[in-house]
Amino acid sequence: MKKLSFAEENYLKAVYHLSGAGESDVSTNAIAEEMQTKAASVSDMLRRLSEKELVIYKKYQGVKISESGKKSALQVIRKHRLWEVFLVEKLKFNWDQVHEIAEQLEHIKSPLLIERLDDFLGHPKFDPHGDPIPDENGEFKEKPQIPLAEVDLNGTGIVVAVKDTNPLFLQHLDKIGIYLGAKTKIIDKVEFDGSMEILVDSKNKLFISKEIAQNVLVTN
Amino acid sequence: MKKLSFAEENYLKAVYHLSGAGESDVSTNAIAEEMQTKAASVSDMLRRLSEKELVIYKKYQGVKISESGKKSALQVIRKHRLWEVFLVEKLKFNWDQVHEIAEQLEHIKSPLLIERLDDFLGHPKFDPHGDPIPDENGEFKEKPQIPLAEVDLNGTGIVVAVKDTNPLFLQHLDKIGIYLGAKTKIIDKVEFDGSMEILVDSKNKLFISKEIAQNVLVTN
DNA sequence: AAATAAAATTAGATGAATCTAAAAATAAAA
DNA sequence: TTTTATTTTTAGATTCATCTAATTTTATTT
Ligand SMILES: [Mn+2]
Ligand SMILES: [Mn+2]
Ligand SMILES: [Mn+2]
Ligand SMILES: [Mn+2]
Repeated sequence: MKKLSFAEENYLKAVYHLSGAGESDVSTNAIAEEMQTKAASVSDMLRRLSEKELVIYKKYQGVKISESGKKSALQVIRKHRLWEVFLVEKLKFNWDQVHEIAEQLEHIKSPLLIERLDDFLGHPKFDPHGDPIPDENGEFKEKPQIPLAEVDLNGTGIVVAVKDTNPLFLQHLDKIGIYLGAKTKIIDKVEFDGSMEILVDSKNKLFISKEIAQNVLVTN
Repeated sequence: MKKLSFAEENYLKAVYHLSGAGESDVSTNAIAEEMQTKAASVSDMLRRLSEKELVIYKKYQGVKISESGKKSALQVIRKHRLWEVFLVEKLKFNWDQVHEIAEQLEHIKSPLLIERLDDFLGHPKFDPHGDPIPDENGEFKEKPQIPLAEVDLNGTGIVVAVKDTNPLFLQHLDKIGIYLGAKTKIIDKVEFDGSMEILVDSKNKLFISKEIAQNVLVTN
């Protein structure tokens, strides 16, 4: 595992995420979109990552992450999520404030640091957004989770994660009282626009839009 | 205060340190030595820093840090030292292990992060090596400190800082039992080679070399 | 299947930050 | 005060990461 630049780490993370944990192929444009950059820059970086065998790349055919690329990506993701836990649990940040800072902290190179940080935090298994934290070997267990939007009428669930980490979305959840661990019950579904009415913690009745319902993930 | 690159921040810190808190002029070679780089690279960077008015630079005449440069340098130093405290106090690192990691962490850009970190640590005034931590405005108080080498025979002092942060030096101090806060008394001085015999905490007798005596700082 | 649209790559530039080698300025020695 | 040595700067390359514009490949429509 050679030492990668910030840019290389960011690209690997993007490829990993867009491919759904490294399964499917990813398009150049999708990466450009995700990374707020231009397709030409992506092509160039993919060529370089390919030379280092961090991705499997055939021109015009999309890209897949390689085994060693996946390993690197997962370590960066591990660091990102551990730092997010630190920021929320120890420094009292709100969950909508931590992503940007973790984007910087995830590139700090020190295996010992991350080991100690993990100890200090008590080996958390999930980050403040409900995303699983890979261990030193890149392994992790996903909680079974489905979007509220797909829960049946009268079905219940506990909020375990959010799909989007956009600060505005997270702030909105705060405002209406949805948080990780909240108990939900679907009390009405509107076919027409995908919105629904839910009961949170058996006491707060809420109307939520389709967008919200698709981005809040629950488990039974 | 514009956002600076890692390299720019590192150069500013070097100029600040080498000039003794921004007083005297600094030579190109001194900077190159300190930063493990070539004089040509330094000249080039000084030109760029000068254009941004972070340093006052006249070709062939050495360089001084400007007021705005000093402000930036002190913020980086503040971050460096706060992170060092975090690593030692919270993550249980030894004082010889933290400098390298802090060299990376000091470049994380988030005023809120550093404010929260400072709160979390209880607003420490000194880092694990006894160096003062500047506040948000770049202000700090230095403890009066003199090298053990300059203490008179039979004189006493409390160890308040170390001049060098080389891991080997710090590990050696650990090994012989010198630490911040240790009470020292000079019980013999050898004119010939500058070495001395000291009594630590009224119970451990130690012989220390001139090099050690010059790099351990005490206060009365 | 040919024409058109979309996606991806290449060509060529640019800005940091670095380097080596050569030239210029300053300092030290004879 | 010349000469020599040292220090510093410039000139010219290189690597990384990015961009715009042009070209090529692949996909979609007539
Ligand atoms: Mn995040
Ligand atoms: Mn997260
Ligand atoms: Mn340090
Ligand atoms: Mn320190």
